[in-house]
This record gives sequence, C-alpha cells and structure tokens, in this order.
Amino acid sequence: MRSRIASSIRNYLDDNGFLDIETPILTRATPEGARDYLVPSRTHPGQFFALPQSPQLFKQLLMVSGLDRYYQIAKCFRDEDLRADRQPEFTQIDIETSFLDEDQIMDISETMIRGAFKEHLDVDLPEFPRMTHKEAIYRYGIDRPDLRISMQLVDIADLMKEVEFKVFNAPANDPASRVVVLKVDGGSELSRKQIDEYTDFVGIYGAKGLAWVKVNDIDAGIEGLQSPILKFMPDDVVASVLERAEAKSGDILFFGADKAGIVNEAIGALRVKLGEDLDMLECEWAPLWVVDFPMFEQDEKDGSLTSVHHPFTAPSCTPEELEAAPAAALSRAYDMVLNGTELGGGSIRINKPEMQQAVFRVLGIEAEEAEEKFGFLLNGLRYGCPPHGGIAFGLDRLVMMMTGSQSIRDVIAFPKTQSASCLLTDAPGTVNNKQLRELNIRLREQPKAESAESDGGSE
RNA sequence: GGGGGUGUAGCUCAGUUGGUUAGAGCGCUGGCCUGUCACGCCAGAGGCCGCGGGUUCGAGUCCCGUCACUCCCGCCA
Repeated sequence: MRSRIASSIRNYLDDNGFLDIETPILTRATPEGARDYLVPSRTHPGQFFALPQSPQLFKQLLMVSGLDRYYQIAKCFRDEDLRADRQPEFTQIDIETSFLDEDQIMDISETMIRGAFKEHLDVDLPEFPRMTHKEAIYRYGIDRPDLRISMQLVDIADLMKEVEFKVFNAPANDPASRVVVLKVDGGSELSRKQIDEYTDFVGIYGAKGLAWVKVNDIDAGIEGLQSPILKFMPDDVVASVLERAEAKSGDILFFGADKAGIVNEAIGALRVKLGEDLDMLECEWAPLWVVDFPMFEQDEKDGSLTSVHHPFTAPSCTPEELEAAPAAALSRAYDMVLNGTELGGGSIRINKPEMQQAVFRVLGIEAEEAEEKFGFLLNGLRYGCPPHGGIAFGLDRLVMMMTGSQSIRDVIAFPKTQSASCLLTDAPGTVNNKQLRELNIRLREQPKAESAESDGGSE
C-alpha cells in the first residue's frame, strides 16, 4: 500500500510538471525548532554536519534558481522523542512551486490527496472546508480539529464574571484565561466513576478539575439538574448556560476554566476522547484546511517570539505592520488536517530581503547571525526571487491513516523503537577508538564496561 | 525528565482468592482421510512464565528492584 501510494503521488506530480530533485543529507542545521542529528566531519576536525529536518532551504533555493516546480519524497530527521505518529526519522512528500499562490497550492495538494484516496481506498473525500486558526482554537481548542466529532467548546466567561465561585470567576475575569462548556449528548448516562476518570484525563493536560452538570430533565428547571457546583451559581446563570449550550434532557455538561492554553488542550482532548469513547464519530473521513495561522507565538516564560511555522513564512501584512504588532500578524501558512491529524502543512515564503530581515528582527536574530546561518538564502532573495511557496506531507502519517494503522511504525519497514534505537541492527552502537581519533572526538563519559570491551575489534 | 500499560509455547493470548503435571487457537512434526483449493480426524514436539532479589510450607500470581517494548505529558509541527 505504501509503495503504491508513493507511486501514484509521484505519477501525479510528474504529470503536473514537477521535477523530482534530491537534496543533501549531510548539511547544515535547518530552521525548524527540533534538535538536530549531528554527524562529525573527518576532514574538518571539530565540525559537524546536521541531518536535515526538512529540505526547506534547498527547495527555496531551487525556486531562486528558476526551477519552478519541485518535489521530493525526502527523508527528514528530528532528534525528538517518539509518539504513535512520530519517529525521529520520517518521510515527507516535499513540494515547492513558484508563481502560485496559496489557493493554487492548496488546490494541487487537495487534488493529490483526494486522488490517492480514490485510487487506493475508493473513497471520495468531500471538498475540504477551510477554517481559520482562530476559529479552530475557539471551537475545538486545537489547531487540528477532528471534525468527525461535532461537539464544540462554548465560551461562557461572560456569564461567570459575577458568580461566587472562584474556580470560575477568576478565569472569567482574566483575559488570558477561558471558561468553556462542552455539552455531551446523552452523557448523563456516565457513572461517577467514569466522570472521575475523565477528571484524571484532563489532569494530564494541567487542568485542576472537571466540573460537570447532568441534565436529567431540562423542563424541571434546577430540580432536573444534578451537579456538585450548582450551589455556587445563581439559577439565572445556570439557565443561561443551559440555553447557550443547547442542553437537553439526558446530556451532561463539562466545564473547563483555567488559563486559555490549559482549557484548550484539556477540553479539546476531552472532546476527542468522549467522541471516541461514546462512539460519536459522525463520518469516516473529515478533512479540512486550517489557514490564517499567527506568525509568531510567545514563549510563556520569557515572552520571546518564535515562528509558528518557520522564519521564511510570509506574513499577510507589510514589514512595517509586522514589526509594529508582531503578535497580531497572520501568516500565509496552511495545514491540511484529516481526522484530527496534521497530514501536511506549508506556506507562501518570503521573497523579499526587507521582509525577511524584518522577521529576523522580530525573532531577535541579529543581522550577523542571520547572515551566517542563512546568508546563502538571503543572497538569493537579493538577486531576485520569484514569489513561491510549498507544502510538505508526512508520508508515514498519510499511509498510516489510509491503512487504518494505530502507529506510524506499522507502516515503516525498519522502524525505530520508542527510545529511537533499532532492535534489528542494534543501532546506535559504540565505535572504536580509532574511528573516534580520526574524527577528533573524545567521549566525555567512557562507555559501560561491557561495550568498552568491543573497542578495537567490532568488524 | 514524569505518569500509565504490557512482558507466559514460533505467533496471538488465557491463567480465577498464591496450591499438585502452566492452558487455548493458529503454526510446526508424524499418521489417517479426502473432489482438495482458509480441508477434516488422530497423535506429538515445543515454555529459564523478561531478569534479579524478597515474603511464604508453596509464587506465573503478592512485595521490592531492574531491563525491554508500548501509550501519554513534557519535547516536537
């Protein structure tokens, strides 16, 4: 299946004038935020190659050079911990084009994915709706909503400003916080034990608790409700909440009140978990595009800004507007999401040096540092660079979803374990002192006794 | 770095309150049958119960430690 999907994607891109161009594996750090895998250089003592986290810089240089339709099924490397849908060595369908805007790139991509589903699963995916990042967070608490589940987060902070219940009124009066209600159809069947389990579940995202109201009989007013928190709220507030949540008999309402980030993650995850546990998936495939991402996100600790996508993503405003209000700036980035999984994402890139420098300034990257790290790209922009943009899809994730696999490792021929080792080859392994000497490397800590024995004779 | 789950035959798993020779299905070996083709019947081989320690008359089962795999949080788009 993986082989056939890759093949049909190649055919599609070949037929549409894309050139398959390989890019180096031994290279420099690329601008994604993950840890790099490093490879020591023998010919340059003390220096290291980095394995690419993506071919990002190379594909942009191809656009500078005038090759206006590039693709590659490329290996990418990010030295971070694994998940069911993540391993440190993975494969991207990497695409870049010149002279196309975001709508055209999304069209090409959508056609490609829809074609793959039709050809291999005989599934006709619906037209992909578009949702802004803001709306996704607001309604689903996450930037990759699973639209198979229709439940949504409903804000009620305005109703809770005056209630004498600190858990609710404090966040309700704090602009950085959020108070939401999640109505679960038929959820009043849940037992106390199950509710406790969901309370524990939201706890792993930092939520301090999970308030709830069972709606036993909507027509019986307060008497028809069952909840530990009713005593803290005036009847008219309760009535307003029920109305806004469109509650009916047999439902349960869950509440989240905390810092916005915690509420979004906790109740957003709860939404999906309830949807799965209670069998509330309304369709098999729910794709969408998420657009209008913010340019930057703020570090919670030191307040510094980092790119939401990567620092070459074009904003949808001028350099002046960007520098005046960076936190409010939106980017020309787009993510394809299927069933709550990000399948791919991309953006229109910056093609003017002034804009690129403005972004670096906002990110706190000195001109000198920018020149040292990305000088070859900046030079390209100075020589004149066509407007361009692209997208990259996680091939492993795509195949995983199309085959109904639970783990990315089920669709990778020689997968790494969760600790990023290979059981088959026993990699990574120790190397002997001769190799280390050639590379000008001395280990800070000697290997454990048994592996040290193998020094000098592991061939 | 933190929390949870799992580890029993080649594979997938069961093993009740601690109790005799640790079981099933599939696979494998041998035999029988056969118009078979995901055959059927009979017999058989195959298990340091992840590893180390402890409690106990007695541990697959309880306790402590350790290792591996896995899911999640952190991290990572």
